[in-house]
Amino acid sequence: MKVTIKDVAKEADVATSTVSRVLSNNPRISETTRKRVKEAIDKLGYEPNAMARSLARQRTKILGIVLPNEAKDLFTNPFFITSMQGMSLYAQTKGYYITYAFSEDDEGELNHVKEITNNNLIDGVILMRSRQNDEIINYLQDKRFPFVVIGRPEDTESILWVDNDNVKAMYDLVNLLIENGHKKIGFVGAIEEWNMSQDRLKGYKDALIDSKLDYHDNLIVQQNEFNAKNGYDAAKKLFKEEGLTAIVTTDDLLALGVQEYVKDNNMKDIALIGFNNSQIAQYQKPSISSIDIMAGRLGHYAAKLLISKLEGKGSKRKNYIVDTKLVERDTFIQIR
Amino acid sequence: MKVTIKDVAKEADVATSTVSRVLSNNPRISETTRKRVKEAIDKLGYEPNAMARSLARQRTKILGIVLPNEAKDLFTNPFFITSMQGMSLYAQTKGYYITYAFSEDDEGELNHVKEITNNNLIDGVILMRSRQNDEIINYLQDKRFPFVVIGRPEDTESILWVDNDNVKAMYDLVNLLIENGHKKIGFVGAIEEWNMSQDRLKGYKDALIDSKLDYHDNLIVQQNEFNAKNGYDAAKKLFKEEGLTAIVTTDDLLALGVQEYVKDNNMKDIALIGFNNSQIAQYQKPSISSIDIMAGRLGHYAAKLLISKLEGKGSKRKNYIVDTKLVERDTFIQIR
DNA sequence: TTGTAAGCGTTATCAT
DNA sequence: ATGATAACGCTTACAA
Repeated sequence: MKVTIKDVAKEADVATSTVSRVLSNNPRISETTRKRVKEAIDKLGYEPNAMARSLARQRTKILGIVLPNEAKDLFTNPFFITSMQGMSLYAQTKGYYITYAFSEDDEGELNHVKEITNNNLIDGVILMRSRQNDEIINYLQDKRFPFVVIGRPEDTESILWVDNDNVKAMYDLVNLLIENGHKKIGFVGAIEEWNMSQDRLKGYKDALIDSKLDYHDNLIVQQNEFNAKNGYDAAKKLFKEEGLTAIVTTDDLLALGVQEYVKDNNMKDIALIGFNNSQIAQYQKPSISSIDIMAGRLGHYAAKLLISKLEGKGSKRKNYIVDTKLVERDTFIQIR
Repeated sequence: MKVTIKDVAKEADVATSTVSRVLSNNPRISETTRKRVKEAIDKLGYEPNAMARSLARQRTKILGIVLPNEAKDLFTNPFFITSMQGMSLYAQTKGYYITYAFSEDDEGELNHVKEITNNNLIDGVILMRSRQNDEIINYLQDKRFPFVVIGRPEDTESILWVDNDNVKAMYDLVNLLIENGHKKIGFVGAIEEWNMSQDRLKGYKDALIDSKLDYHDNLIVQQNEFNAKNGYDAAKKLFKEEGLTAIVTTDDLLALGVQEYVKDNNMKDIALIGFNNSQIAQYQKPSISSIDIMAGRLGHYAAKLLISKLEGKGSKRKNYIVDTKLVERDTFIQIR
């Protein structure tokens, strides 16, 4: 049979409440009994029952993460598993567990969230996506259930979130290219409606303007999806522009397509930078430079934000901005 | 305040035990009261408290999965997240939740397993790896704690496991190449000690022998790690052999390296097949054919096996073999 | 068929 | 500083 707090109490010849107190480091306990109890615990190999504890405390120390069901790249984009690791590592330091669940569709997803938030299984949820007018966000807000979202939500005030500074990421990148001698830089993005897309375009634009370089529509192509073909087609359009020496993209797949076009047309000295630092970029020849969005840190801070709220202590911080990192590879070309 | 079973009982004017019975579909309950209780449940929006239920039942319906901490390719190999999805989808159909945790090192990993198996948080564990003389496996066996492993363990008798038939996967592949006209086929593997490596080599060998084709050491290169450079070096050795028209590898990264060599030397009509169906293989030019190990199904059956054991019903099945699938791409060349 | 009440293993309140 | 004991919200004998 499992050893319970009663067994420990008996062994140490104290009441269960006393054992519970040493377990929670209650200060009002004498050194002698504390020691005696600890010995009993060690001797019996006692481990508190998580369920009983949760029931009594009315908190489970379990976080629920909901993975987006619609993400086509769930399996190929290391973002998800990497940020899951970031969450896990942080959560462990605070004694939290994490459950995850995939859903078949939006409805299943919402139902799952309803379930775990109503059956007291979890203390808070981590959303790995934010979209416009998100049903789940609305639901959680109505219910006043603690949650955090990775990605900037519409309502940035009352919600906990973590995200990259996409404006800055692209601004810095384009500036760096300019410093390296590039004067005409193309931009390839996809799905204009997304916050992320708009921010990255803004960063690009701001950098050009601040350097008093040409900024006009012929330098920009927006596609409807992140894939290689769209990258290829975009490159075809962009290179009609005379003197283009660099192209920035908002995803490695787009960059991949651009590279194919560059190769097909035997172009030289074209700088090319992708986003997300995926394995495909790394293993191309030449290898494609990319912006790492630091998924692990995003996960880390998401967990941190949520747990801080749950424990109701410390700063009332509502969000974290995680810095991106340029990974320079073969396609980071200096012109001069 | 949360609505509890008592509220429902009061609303339906019955005892809590009655509510509990309709919840668990106990047959000894009249249709009329069942209906009344269900109405009360709907009206109040009642959802049973998972913790209280677990405590009473002494089972949590939570599975714990332990990710290998040493896997370098954890983030780039879609295997992990894909099989996690397979588990999740199956587990949900049976009303189970899944927790996961990453560890910093072996010690942290073992400690985590000890923790969750001792604090009654989970009913069973899923191991995403098996290695020789595995501490965690030993621990779980000693403790008689239910678990399943993905990958064939040393002791295949007393342990639940799921795996591919690696002998068959490679045997079928090599046979197919032979049918397509290849007579001299090279093999590139890594980490010979692994069961997987040995099985795939055996499949290769058997196929050659069964077709009465040449099988000798010059056709085989074993490396110490799965990476592109090792693939490249292996190809350099293999192509000293006259008339080689195909190379099979045990990983896409090895295949990638082989392809680089093939390109560097302007070779034509070389069939090349990788393993794991990763994104890098798909996005090469030419795209590399690969064996998909069907990670989702591995996860699915792992969860199924474990849950069957936990519910103590149905077949006493101890393992599942999951079929692999060849994904033909550009590098699947027919000679005649 | 339904109700009563004793657990399940903790924590927390109230005494002492 | 420590001990009794009542929650926490459910399940499950045992009664009726």
